[in-house]
Amino acid sequence: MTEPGRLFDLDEPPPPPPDPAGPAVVRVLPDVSGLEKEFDYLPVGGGVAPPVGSLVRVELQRRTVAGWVTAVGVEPPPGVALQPLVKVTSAGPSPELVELARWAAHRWSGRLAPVLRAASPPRQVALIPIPTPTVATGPDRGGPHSGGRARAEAAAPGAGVTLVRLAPDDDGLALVEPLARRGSVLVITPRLGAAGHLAGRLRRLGLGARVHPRDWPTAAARGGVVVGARSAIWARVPDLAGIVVLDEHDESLQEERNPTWHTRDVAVERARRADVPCVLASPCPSLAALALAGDEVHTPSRSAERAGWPVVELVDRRREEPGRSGLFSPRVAAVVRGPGPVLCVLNRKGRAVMLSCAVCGELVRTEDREHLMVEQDGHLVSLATGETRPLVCAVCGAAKLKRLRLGVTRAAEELAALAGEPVAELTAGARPSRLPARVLVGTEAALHQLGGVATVVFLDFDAELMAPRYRAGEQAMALLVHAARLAGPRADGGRIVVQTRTPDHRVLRAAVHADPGVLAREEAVVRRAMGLPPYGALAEISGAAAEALADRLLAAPDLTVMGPRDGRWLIRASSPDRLADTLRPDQRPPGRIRVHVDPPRV
DNA sequence: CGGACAAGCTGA
DNA sequence: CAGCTTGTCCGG
Repeated sequence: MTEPGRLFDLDEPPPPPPDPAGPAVVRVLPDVSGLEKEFDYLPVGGGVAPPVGSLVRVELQRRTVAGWVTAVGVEPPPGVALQPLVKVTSAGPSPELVELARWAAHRWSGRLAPVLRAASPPRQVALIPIPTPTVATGPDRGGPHSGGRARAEAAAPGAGVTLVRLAPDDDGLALVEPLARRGSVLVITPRLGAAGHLAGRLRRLGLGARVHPRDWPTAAARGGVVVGARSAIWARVPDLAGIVVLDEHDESLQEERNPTWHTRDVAVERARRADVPCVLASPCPSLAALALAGDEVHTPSRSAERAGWPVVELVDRRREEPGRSGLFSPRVAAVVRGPGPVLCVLNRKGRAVMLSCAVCGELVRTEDREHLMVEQDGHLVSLATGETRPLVCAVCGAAKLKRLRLGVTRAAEELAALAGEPVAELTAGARPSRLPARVLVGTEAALHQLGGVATVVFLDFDAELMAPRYRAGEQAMALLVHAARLAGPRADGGRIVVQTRTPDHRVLRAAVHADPGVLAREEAVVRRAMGLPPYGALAEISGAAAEALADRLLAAPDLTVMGPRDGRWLIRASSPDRLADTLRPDQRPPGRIRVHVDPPRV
């Protein structure tokens, strides 16, 4: 920045010659929701234009609003009298990040402003000069490398996407070290709490870690290892050397508000543009990551991976004597009386009442065994596929079916009776610092709240496996990974017990063998056959004019239009790019249309 | 988004 | 036809 009134000495470049056309025109995107248009202004006081990405305030219709500089030196439309910027508020995303944000807004068919907001500092930051590539002093690494620990995989990967499967007890720290020696590294974890812990461990390794967004100014000025939750993928750093996304399977890496950008995809694109490596890591790699990595995954040795998992034990509830319908199998009753602490998880996500055969105990499912069926007007019907059949078991032909119903509070009472001791009920939001009892019951949220549990029991895992969402399998696997971390490795007594009527399900086979690859291989076949992500792209459209758009897209040969269901249509395209192009705002029919690309539940 | 302005509706 | 609602357009 050139301070006004400052003298130039001979070593510095001469001041730019006065531009006969006047000062550079600055293009600004106002931070006003519902306004996706950029406007041109003159620099403050006719001086030097602020760099692209800067946060500014401008006058728009006699009001002062915030905005971002999106371009400098543009040709303003003819015949408009330009006003000067009111002021330059703060440094913002770098020019490259503004371009990346533009890409993301298009990819997820949303507005640019919310993405730029994620890429902007939490508070005002003095303007940073754009670093000159060759003279940069390099990132501050916070001291010499401690070097004591010999790690197996110390070599840093080359540019491109590398997918690494880790055992559940591996924190992935070893993936960061080699990249950190080359320059700035972004490390993404699903939750900010985990990011804080990770930053602490990195500091102990002698790597100066910064936490995003708290340390935004230091990271932008000096770089280093920047750790944070999903928005950290927008952290501004000089000299980017690589990106590591830990737990890339985790759903919280996707922004829930529109545009619903996903850290995984943004990371891959950012790394590609910077020509640096992008490492995706997870104990249960997503099919999306697998596709991004060209179907190649680095796995730990079979023995190391197995050792990182707890024992996963299945309790086949079909084998129990007919008529028994309690929540707890004899085996679970024994587990609860055994060594603790024990956490029993009751999944209440799938609200549909499940049916099972009263004779053979089999769950009532569709022909392909992928979806649950419910009773409707004296027939069985699948809400997912519409498939119907009479009220008979597809496995043994028996016509006697029974409802599987779960009492929530009753579970705690029954459990207390079984265990012969008080049982603590965990509700969402409660964050006990110590285990309130040896035996605990809770919903899935309890998994996130606790530590120090040796055994995790899933009382009703079938609701999870059979949930009518195309990613139900991956989500169920993620739940098991979470439980695996809570319970710890088998050598330390970690154990997961799963009550199920579908012990042959690919998710359960994968978990029992501590081999998530089993799930990925089989899931990929199903997903590919259906043209679902990552082998296709999905968007949900709704709103007053959604029908007009759906009708128009019906004619496109390479698109599938499904619905409407509750006033919403699903659009399936061959790729995210193709989808984004068809949903471009300037090609939509007039009227309100809400677009959700990659909707989290379908 | 929020303001400006035009066209449309209502009641006397 | 004043006074109000509703809709559409525009912003540098």
